[in-house]
Amino acid sequence: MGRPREFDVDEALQTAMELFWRKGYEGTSLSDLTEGMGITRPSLYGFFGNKEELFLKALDRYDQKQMVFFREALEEPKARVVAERVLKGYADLQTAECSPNGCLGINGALACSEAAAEIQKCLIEGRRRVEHALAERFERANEEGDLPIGCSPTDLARYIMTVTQGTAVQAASGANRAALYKVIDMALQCWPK
Amino acid sequence: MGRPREFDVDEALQTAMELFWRKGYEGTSLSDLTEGMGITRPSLYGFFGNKEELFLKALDRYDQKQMVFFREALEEPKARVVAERVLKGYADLQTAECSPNGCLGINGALACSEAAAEIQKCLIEGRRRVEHALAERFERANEEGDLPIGCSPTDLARYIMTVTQGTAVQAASGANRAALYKVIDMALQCWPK
DNA sequence: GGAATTTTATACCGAGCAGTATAAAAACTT
DNA sequence: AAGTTTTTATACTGCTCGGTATAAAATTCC
Repeated sequence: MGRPREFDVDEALQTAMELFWRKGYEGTSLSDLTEGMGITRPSLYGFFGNKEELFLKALDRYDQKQMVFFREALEEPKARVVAERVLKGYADLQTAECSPNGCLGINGALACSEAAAEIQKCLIEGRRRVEHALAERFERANEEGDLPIGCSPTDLARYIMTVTQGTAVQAASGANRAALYKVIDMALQCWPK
Repeated sequence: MGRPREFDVDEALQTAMELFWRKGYEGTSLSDLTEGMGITRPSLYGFFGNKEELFLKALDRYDQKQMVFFREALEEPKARVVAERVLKGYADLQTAECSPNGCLGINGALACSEAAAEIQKCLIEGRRRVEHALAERFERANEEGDLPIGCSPTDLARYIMTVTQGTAVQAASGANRAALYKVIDMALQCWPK
């Protein structure tokens, strides 16, 4: 009962996610959000808490909707294919035409004021978690004899993540997908086929 | 003549640079700046123009003082050593204990509001210039037969820059120098010694 | 058709933002 | 010592920030 909602919560959250993705947490104002989402300020606070909670919800959506490729990549039987699919999946995400350039997890808050320190911490933790998941996958590969000899799984995971974070900066600077693919091909050359 | 200045311009600019480096352009307020620099608001405007001009002056200082390693690296006779010195020089810069983590050229404004669009553009242009300089160095190397066969100088330059930008994100997230060095060693494995 | 409930719309809050006007303080010039 | 010049200090501007109080609008229940 009560007055029916005049907007789609999922759609509004999608818009919020895209705004934060493009302008970062601090670069996106409440006016940007309410205007973009097509809702009023009290509605935003009623449904999403406050700006910080809205960002975390947007980040959660990003993880669930945009990071599917990552979880799929981890299931590849060969570690090299895992690495390639992770790198190319990130590059696709960072250069998709229908969404902002780069990564929300980096664009969101790389350097910021003290006011956004908590958000910054969450994003750093998120990147750490992804790197850890990749490292664990490479641990398994190592036990399976699926890694080049003398190759540390954790170092390899950090290397792969570093390259994706590099392509995120490149994408945020306007690099296109083809350029990133060339980078990825070079990055994978160290890995004997 | 006139009342003598009570602060050192160079020192104040250094502080401003470090603040922008740590908190980004938009994350650094004028109050942060005046407090950190130890000068009043009118002095800041009198000597440095406005916030935007101050940032550009800080960026210029960064280029002149912190990027020396890059210009020196370009003068190495062997391209592989150029690449290694560029990568390690950036890693050193990004993890120096006496200065903020990461790169001013990335932390400054990766994603931001429209108000900082001009600064963002300058930083993107700055990164493009660095990449171009490296590409030109590799062009020369290519003519000298100093590159692996079938290796595009521009692609190689983009690859190196992508890795340094990745380490910049890693450093901003708290990664230490040793970890970045391992990444760099892996990144250079694609390059036959 | 009220009454209760939920979501709107409008207007507002204090605080902090970048930037500035005004004048006092401290030097040099003559 | 008086006038000139430069740099300070204080206080202020208009504006935007994130967040909220209040009440009108639109539905369902009884």
